Amino acid sequence: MTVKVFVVDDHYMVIEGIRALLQNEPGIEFVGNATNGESCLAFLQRQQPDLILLDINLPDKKGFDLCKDIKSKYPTIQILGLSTFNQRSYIDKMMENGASGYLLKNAGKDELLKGIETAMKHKTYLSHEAALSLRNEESEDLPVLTRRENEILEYIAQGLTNQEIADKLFISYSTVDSHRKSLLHKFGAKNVAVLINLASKYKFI
Amino acid sequence: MTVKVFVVDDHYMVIEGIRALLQNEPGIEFVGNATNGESCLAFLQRQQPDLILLDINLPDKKGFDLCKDIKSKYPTIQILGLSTFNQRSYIDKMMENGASGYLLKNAGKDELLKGIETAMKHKTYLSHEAALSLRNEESEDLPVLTRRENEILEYIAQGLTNQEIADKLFISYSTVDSHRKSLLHKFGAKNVAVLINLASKYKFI
DNA sequence: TATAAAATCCCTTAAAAACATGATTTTTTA
DNA sequence: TAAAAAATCATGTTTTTAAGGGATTTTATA
Repeated sequence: MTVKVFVVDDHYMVIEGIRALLQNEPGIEFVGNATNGESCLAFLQRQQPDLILLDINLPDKKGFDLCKDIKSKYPTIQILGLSTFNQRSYIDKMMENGASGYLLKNAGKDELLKGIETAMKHKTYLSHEAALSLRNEESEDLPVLTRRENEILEYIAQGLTNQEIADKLFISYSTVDSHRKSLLHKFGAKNVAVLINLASKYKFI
Repeated sequence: MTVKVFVVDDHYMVIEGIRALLQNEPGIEFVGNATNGESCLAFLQRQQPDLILLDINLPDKKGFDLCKDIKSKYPTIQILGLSTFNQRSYIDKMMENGASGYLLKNAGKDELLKGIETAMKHKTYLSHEAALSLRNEESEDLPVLTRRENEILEYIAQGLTNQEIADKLFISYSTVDSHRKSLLHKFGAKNVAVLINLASKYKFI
């Protein structure tokens, strides 16, 4: 049986790269590609592939959300996340939203084929480096944020003050301040500038 | 005469994409690739291509700096910047450091060939979207920072206070504060959180 | 060489963040 | 169901930022 593969990525060169890598592979058929979420969903209405390679950074929609959408409408389609970042929070989010695994764009042909094969067996596949980053020191000492911390981090990045956040969430100033403190502490940041810099760098926001 | 093309990019899929696009193109030979600055320079010691497609985000070195290095050692090699961001400051930096142009990774075969052709004629080539972004409203209203503002923005992102920056630059607190104010104003940011968020998003830092 | 732009400096006030230190209540999970 | 983790709240102090309103000196550049 031939595995029908569809690619969603806004970079034409990456699409071409994957197409080239999958060309002449027995058992795999490249059935098409999309460069944004909208055209991806439009394609799926007409035709369903077996597996989608889905970039996380799409122009019109976050890859995470698209992943969720696809999985809810077409639960049998396997999805492999695709991105340049081997960031724990990225990998986690992708898996939470129903992906079967995660490939980095610097993955080679072997990994790509292995990933497709593994996903089609309904097992989880992670890129070598992505898998490493889950055990890696550098990633390991990246903070793990709670639901509330993530929420408040987002508001801080938007420029809201503690009081404004407190009003918005119907909690006291003190509580927001506590969360802010723990954010600074978890990131090892001495002030909000460093906090936002790191959070942005590591794609928390 | 055949144009020898070398690709430097840390994403294997992009390299494969370019290789696939250039395959069977008369007059163009894909002579190799590197995934980091070091191996790129090592390659150049043995062999010089006519043109290098150079990614801006490299693991060991900033693409900008590598561009400068290559140009100073091998002035006859043409360089085309390669990145996913069509950000004015990126394009500017690349050109300042001696690049002949700039290609986005969502460029198609036509643009790629056009870019190579144009660069080999010692003319400037910009990706369609990159060229647009130089005239685009969205990019146009992105701030243009002065030397000092850039410098101080960097220190703010590192977490230094006005006083610490003042000490470091041997200027007064007031001066730093003025620059900080103009940064906030130029970015339309109400506080440093928004400032750093935007600056990071648009690759100023 | 005018003119504009950039960099420099100063003062004041109010708001917000950062730091310290502690505690209670909910929720999760082993 | 205990223990751990998360979320909640409080009080007080010090430091830093933000906003407002100037002004002078360098440095580019038309």
